[in-house]
Amino acid sequence: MRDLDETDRQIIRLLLEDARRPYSDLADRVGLSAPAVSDRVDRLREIGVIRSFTLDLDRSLLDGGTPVLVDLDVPVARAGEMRNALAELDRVEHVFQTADGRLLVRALVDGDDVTGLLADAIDLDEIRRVDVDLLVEERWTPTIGDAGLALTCVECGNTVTSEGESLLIDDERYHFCCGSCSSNFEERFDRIQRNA
Amino acid sequence: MRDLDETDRQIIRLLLEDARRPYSDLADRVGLSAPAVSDRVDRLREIGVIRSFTLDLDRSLLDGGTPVLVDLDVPVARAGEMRNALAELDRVEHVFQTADGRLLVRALVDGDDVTGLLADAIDLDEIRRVDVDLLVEERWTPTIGDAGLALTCVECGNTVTSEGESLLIDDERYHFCCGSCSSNFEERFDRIQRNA
DNA sequence: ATTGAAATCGGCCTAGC
DNA sequence: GCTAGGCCGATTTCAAT
Repeated sequence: MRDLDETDRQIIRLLLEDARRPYSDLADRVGLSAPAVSDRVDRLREIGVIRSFTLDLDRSLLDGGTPVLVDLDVPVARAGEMRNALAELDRVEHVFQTADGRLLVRALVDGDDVTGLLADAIDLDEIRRVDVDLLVEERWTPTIGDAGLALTCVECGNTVTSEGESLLIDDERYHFCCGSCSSNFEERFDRIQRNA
Repeated sequence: MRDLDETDRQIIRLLLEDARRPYSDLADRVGLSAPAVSDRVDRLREIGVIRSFTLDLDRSLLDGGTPVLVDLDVPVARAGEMRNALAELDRVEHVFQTADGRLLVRALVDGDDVTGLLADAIDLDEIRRVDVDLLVEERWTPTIGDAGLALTCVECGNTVTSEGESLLIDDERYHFCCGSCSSNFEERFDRIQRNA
């Protein structure tokens, strides 16, 4: 697996500005042909750097509820699962999970019923602390700087280098440092799935 | 200015899922022609509900620094200005500002030099409290539910209804409840600009 | 209906074994 | 010298306006 080069980063920067930009336009700007750009974009999606093409909406113009920031302390061991459950809620737009079991949730609430919102996704008994703040403004300014790829082998934990590969299983992508890690993981996965 | 109808919301939902979806595909799904969809998307951009087409990136695959969440208490009166200054920084992706003068900043830092990062944008003496947490995961799941437009006339503060209009001045869009508010604002703006 | 963009395919070039 | 990967150009099909 190749690392990101400056052309990949340029393509990402241009698409962050306008994700509908034609490939031919990208091609002119980065000095490649349109099919070459298309190949690179496909690859960026394959490895998962580009999760999706989407919209930046101005939520201050929409009347869907009161925007709040909910700050939760939860058990560290349960934080990942709770983060996912919260992210699934329609009224939750962002969830940030910190290393020490804090979840920051950007959500829309009706009236002031934050508890009702949270109860739809998680068990309130597991929450150690809740703070709710009214949001008055939010800014989003995505950049990528000069970042390269930083993948960790899900089988052995090593850093994934140019020899690495990746697998797509059930809509989740898994990265491996080598073919043997990849096949070990796949075998184990198949075994577990047969037993289930 | 017309409010959002269910077709607008459907178009937005589909574009949130995949902003590169062809208009003809959208057209099939919402039961309109492609040009009609194109007109609606233009309108949604005009009024500012769609700020831009962009990418959802998986930052956990990129190595541009350590992702942290910085939690600041600042003087309420200075919060807006400080929020903007922080958002300008290359390494800052999100800034959330709460009603009580708290700023939550998602940033990338080198090593652990958070202070250095903040000092580039704001005066550290104005900060009343700083907490820094390591981020381990973040989810972005934009939705719009069944929201309509919620615009406030910048001239008189009334709610903008179907009679409203809007102006684009210096890349900023201003909404008005009626033609007279719009022209009052424009005249005042011109006067101020001539004097400057 | 015209103009323009996306996808596809065969072939070329280069790097690495 | 052979293979694999990346890119190009032409073509055809489909989309934007």
